[in-house]
This record gives sequence, C-alpha cells and structure tokens, in this order.
Amino acid sequence: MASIKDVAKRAGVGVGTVSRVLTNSGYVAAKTRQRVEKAMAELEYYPNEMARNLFHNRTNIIGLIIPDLAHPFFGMTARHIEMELYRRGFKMLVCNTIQESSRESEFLDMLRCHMMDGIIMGAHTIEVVEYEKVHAPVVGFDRFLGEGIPCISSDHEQGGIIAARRMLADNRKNIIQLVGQQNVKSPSLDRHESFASVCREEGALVRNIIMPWNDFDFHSYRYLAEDIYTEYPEVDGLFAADLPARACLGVYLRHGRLIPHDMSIIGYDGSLASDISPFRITTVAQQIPLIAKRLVHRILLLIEDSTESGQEAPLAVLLREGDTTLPSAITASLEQGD
Amino acid sequence: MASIKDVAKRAGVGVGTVSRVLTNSGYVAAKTRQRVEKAMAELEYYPNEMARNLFHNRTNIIGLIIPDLAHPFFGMTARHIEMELYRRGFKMLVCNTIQESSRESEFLDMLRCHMMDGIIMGAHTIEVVEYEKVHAPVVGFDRFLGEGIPCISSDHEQGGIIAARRMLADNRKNIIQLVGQQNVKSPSLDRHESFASVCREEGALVRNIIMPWNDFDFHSYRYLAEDIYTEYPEVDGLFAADLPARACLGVYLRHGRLIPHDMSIIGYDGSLASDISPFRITTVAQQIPLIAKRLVHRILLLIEDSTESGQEAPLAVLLREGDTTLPSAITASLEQGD
DNA sequence: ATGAAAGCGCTAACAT
DNA sequence: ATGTTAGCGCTTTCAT
Repeated sequence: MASIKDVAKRAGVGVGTVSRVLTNSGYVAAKTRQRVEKAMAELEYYPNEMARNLFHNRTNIIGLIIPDLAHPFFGMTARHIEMELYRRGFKMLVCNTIQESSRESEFLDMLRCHMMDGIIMGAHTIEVVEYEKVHAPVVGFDRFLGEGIPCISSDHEQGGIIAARRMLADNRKNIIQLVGQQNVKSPSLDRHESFASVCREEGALVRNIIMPWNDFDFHSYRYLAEDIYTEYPEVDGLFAADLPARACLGVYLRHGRLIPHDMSIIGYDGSLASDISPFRITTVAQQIPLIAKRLVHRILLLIEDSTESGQEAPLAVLLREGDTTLPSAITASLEQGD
Repeated sequence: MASIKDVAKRAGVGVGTVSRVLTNSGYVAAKTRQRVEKAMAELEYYPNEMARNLFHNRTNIIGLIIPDLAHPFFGMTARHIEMELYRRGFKMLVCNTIQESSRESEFLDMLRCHMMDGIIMGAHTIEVVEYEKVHAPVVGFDRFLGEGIPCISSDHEQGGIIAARRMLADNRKNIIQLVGQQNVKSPSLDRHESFASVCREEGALVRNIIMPWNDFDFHSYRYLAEDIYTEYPEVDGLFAADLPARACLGVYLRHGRLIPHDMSIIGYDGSLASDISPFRITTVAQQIPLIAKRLVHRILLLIEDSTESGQEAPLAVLLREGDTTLPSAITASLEQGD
C-alpha cells in the first residue's frame, strides 16, 4: 500500500507538499500540484484514515446503541440516523444490546478509547450512573442518562392522550394497555400514565398488563396475546406497541372478534409493523426521520462544543388511522351521542 | 485525556513497561505491574485505539453495505451479522445505499483508506468492475462481485423449486410471480427461473411481473398489488418476496378472495414480514443466522489470509407453512387425486 | 512555495 | 525486568 512518502518520492517533492495538496491548504504551485496528483494516481494512493484520525483525534464515527436492529422501529430509526450522519460526513457503528448490559458497557468503553466521537444511546439496559462518568459526547434516545446529557424523544405523554381520545371516540369502556418492562427511566413510559388517566376520566376501565420480557420475539407476543384473550375475552379496547398490538389483533380475530366493530386496537410507534397488510393498525406514529435528524444534530453539536447542553421540546406524534378503529363516520355519530 | 506517558510518569516507569502491562506481553515484575495499574486507575486511563490501530494497521471494523436497514430482511440480517462480529471481537459499520450507487463507491473508498478491515457487500447498485480493483477483503452477500471474490447466498434455485412444488401441491394453475429489478447479477434471481420451469412442467401458467422500482416502500407494493388484481383477478397462485406478497394478500382479501381457499400465496425470505399476524404467510425462509455466520466467517478468514478463496455451497432454504396455502390435510387429499 | 522536523499515542525491538 | 528509541502515516509549524 502506497504511503505519502512513496508519493513524495515519486513526485520528487517533500511529504509536506503532498500533504498540502491532499488537504488543499497552504501554498503549492500549480505544476507541483499536477506532479503530485499524477504520482498519486499512478500509485493508486489513498490517504490512510487511521493516521489522520490519530492526528486529529477524531474518527468521524458515531456509535449507535439500540436493543435490536431487527425490530422494525429500531431498524427504521437506525436507517434514518445513518442517512443523516452520512449527509454530515459521519459514519455509524452499531451495537445491538439484545438485552445484554455487558454489551452496552463495552461499547461505552470504546467511546472512551477514542474509537468513536460520540454515542447515541437508545437501549434500555444498564444503570444511568455510568454515563455521568463518561466524559465524552453522549445523547439519549428515549432515555434519560443524567442531568447534563441531552435526551431526544417524542412527546409520549401526548401520545398516550391521543390514543386515549381515539379509544374513547370509539366508545370503548373495557380497555387493556400493554406495558413494557421498566428497567430504566425512559420518557416512552409516559404514555401509559396519560393514556390510563384520560380513559379513566371518561369512566372507562383500563387494565395495565406488564410484558414479562424485554426482547422482541413475535412468538412471545402471540402467546401473551393468547393468554390475554383467555383471561379477558370481553375487552373492547387495546393499546400496545405496534408489534404486540398486531399479535393481539391476530388472536382476537381468530377467536371470532370482529375488528373494529367489536373492538378497537391502537398501536404505538408507527413502524412498518403497523402499516402492513392485511389490516393496517391505527397507530400513534413517531416521526422517525425527524427523531433521527434531531439526534444527529445534537450529537454533532456536542462534538463541536462539549459545553453545549439544554434539553429540547419533545417531538410531536401523529395519529395514523388504520383498519383497527371504527371508520370516522361511525366514530362521528358516536360522538353526537349514539 | 491521560496518555500512556502520563501513566508512565505517575507510576515512575517507562512507557515500554506500561505498554507491556497493557498488552500482557514480556516480563514485568508483580509490584511494578501493581504500581502501573494503580496509576492507570487513578488517571482513568483508556488506551487510545486510534494509535493502536495505526500501529497494527487494523481497525477491527467490518463494513456492511446493504440496501436498507429498515427492510425486515436486511434489518434482521444486519442484526445477526453484528452479533456474530461482536462475538469475534469486531465491530460493524453500516452503509444503507438506498439505491444510490455513489454511496456504495464512497464506502468502498473508506475500505481503501484503511477505515475498515473488510466489507460485506449486500447491496445491488454499482458495477462489478470496481470490486476487482479493490485490493482488500470483500465478500458478497447474494451478489457476484467477480471471480476471486467469495459470495455467500442461499440456495435460491432450490428455493424456487420448493415454492413451485408447494404451489402445485395446492393444485394452482394460474400463477403470478413478482420479480425484482435485475440491475446486478445476484444469485437470488435464480429462484424465478426454477420456480417458473417447475410450475410449467406441471402444466401451470406462470406470468412474471417485473417490479418497476427498487426501493422498499410498502405503499408502492400496495399500488402494484391493486394493479395486478385489476388486471388478473382470476389468478390462483402468487409467489413474491414477503413484503410484496403481503401487499397482494391484503388487496386480494379486500376484493373478497378467500385465502387460502381460492388462492395460494407464497412468500420469500422468511422475514418478520411473513411471520406477523393476522395471516402468517407461507414462505420460503432463508436461514438468516446461518448466513450471518458464514459471511462473518468468510470475511475474517480473508482478513487473516488474503489468499483464501474458493466458493462454498449455497445455504439451504426452508419452507415455513403459514395461513396462505391450503392446510396439509387438504393438500394431501389433492395429491391423492382429488 | 517548499523541505525538514516534531509529534499524535501506541508497540516492539533493542539495549542494559 | 525495565528504560529508551524508532517507527506506524499523517499534519502542521518553522525555517528557508
């Protein structure tokens, strides 16, 4: 592999000159530049990034820690983050934690080792304490990492309210809400409280069911849905993340429930899992491209100026109508006091 | 940030000694080691990976180029590749090409710049020629990159045959097959030929419909499915990748077709998109974890010894029964000459 | 305008 | 057993 020295020798100049044409800095005579460029081409020279990184103390790599790339929501988020990073001249290194907190820790160590310039942290595994000690750029994605650490997330409280209103518009009274494990402090949990309280204010019954695991195996969701059906066949409203919502949809349908006539199902996230056929799930959609943009914006800001701080307003979520809530005509008539 | 020099100074030793305790090599007295370790702890020292990389001429980073992380098949594949790489002490840098060939090229340049130790190439954008000139470890995922470059893929020819047999077992005669754009040479295209020829041997009619784009927008699939229904309402068999298969499922159902009674649908890939509720799609599943293992194995082999070559046998695919083909009892009776 | 040289942080060979 | 030193390939002063 040709190095800068080889190029310099071949062009009959010093390495400094080669470096100057490489970086387009300082003075270099037009014909010297030509000679250097010719030498580069002939040697198929590519500047060694590792050496440059060492010098600049920067890799232009951002780490992304998420639970699981195979989950539709995280896959889509990762995709948008990568595109946004690319637009800004950065690359993305991914870490799937798959529920192993050791992985999260090791990835953090890589940050301390200057392997990455910063980390976007979207998994829900280890303790928050660790992060306060990492003296390097970190931004949380749906996760509170400590006082000084920015956190980007959707307005989940509003999300719960939107879901509740939609549920009430369908006149549902006997509602189940599926709640994920709460091992860490995440703003996304806010939706459960706001959902329940809005529903209850209107006199509906809301039961919270905690999902016992934390991985994203669709089969587990199916079993859970089956259990729920067995225990609560009379339920008329269900609020859950897109994937478990879909599992419930399948089970209740199979047991003969007419959806949306007998029962409304509202998903959360707005991932591909809600938008697929047959039966689009009515869902509270997060604005994934926007989330990605904010995350990237924030982490790069932090890299430029590590004193940057300050939280920002959560991002709006949007109700997306599907086939699992009553068509608007019916809903409207209900509201007029059906 | 503390460097090795700081540690050496604080421990009252030379940098060589510090390096020796760091790498566990050479001789170092027990109590010297202790002093060094104490100094490291006090300074919160983390060895600088960039410097190490420069010295070893290795980053332990593997690049993954794929069309789109948000696509269920690629998201799942990326997840397994990352896990496998991690197990072997490597990290994964991702590039979504999103149909932009410039992205593929730029990523390739990063390989030449020693930013990565190797690349797993699974996108379908630029010309093959470029790859023959990259003098660095590359392995293709479902893509032929040239003579010397290993390619890992499923046995797609067999996949087509399996799908065809299953279709025929349901006694289907009027079949549509959805075919992706063929901008590059990919073994995955083999399934279309084998599928069609097996079906035709048995006297079934097979129409190929080329999908006009190359991105993975579910809405586009839905429109296409609608067009297909309009033009071919009488079709009784459909073979397509999981996502378009699902789009067709939705459209045909909505138009009142009974599935699987009136019509069989067989997907391809075995991604989450086939396994979700309601209606599991009968699909020819690729063994994604195994593919990931092979890809990683291959690329690491190539890194150890760049003369490594030789193709390997394609990976078996598995039929996974779902709700879009006839239940086996009915199928069996058909086979006995119903 | 250009060459020489110092240094980024680390490792490994070479002294002692 | 340990300190010293020469690179790894690049960038950036600092002379000239």
